[in-house]
Amino acid sequence: MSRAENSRTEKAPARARQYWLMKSEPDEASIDTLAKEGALPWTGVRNYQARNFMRDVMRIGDGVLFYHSSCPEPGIAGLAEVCSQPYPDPTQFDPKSHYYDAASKPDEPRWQLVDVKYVRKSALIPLAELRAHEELADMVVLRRGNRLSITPVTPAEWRFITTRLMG
DNA sequence: GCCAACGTTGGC
DNA sequence: GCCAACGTTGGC
Repeated sequence: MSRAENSRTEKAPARARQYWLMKSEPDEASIDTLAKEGALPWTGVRNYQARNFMRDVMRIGDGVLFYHSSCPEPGIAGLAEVCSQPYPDPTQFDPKSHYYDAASKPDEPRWQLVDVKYVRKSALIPLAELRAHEELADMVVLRRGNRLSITPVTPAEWRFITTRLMG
């Protein structure tokens, strides 16, 4: 098949890869947990904006900065990748789960998640270092008062972090 | 443990 | 729809 033919018959290209920063408390799931498991369902998100990112915007193959939060050394600990379509978070229906949501009905689940797979661990990039780089001044996660556990990352921010701040 | 900042809830 | 009260996040 010629190059031109091939380009005509290819299905419409998926949208360009997008990038995210996802916070996890290492006590619950660290980059080492992810490395060991290979992939994890991103359970426990109970914020509508973060849910909407997973449910409506994320695509398989999107890049993820894996961030350790609420711990002695907050910062980016490695890279991961979105590896599933969105589906209902099972913990919302489990009365024993910390994330149980009695108001969510199985036929109309309120919380959706994606699976995230391990790519690689990096030397920790501390929050203070992220703040020190002019190139990252507009990162959503660094905005004053930000509490969102999932935030978009621009291609330029991704490139800077993965090529300049990671080995 | 403190506390700023923010999201959610619920009375009105 | 307003908004005060409350709960949570998350760095320090």
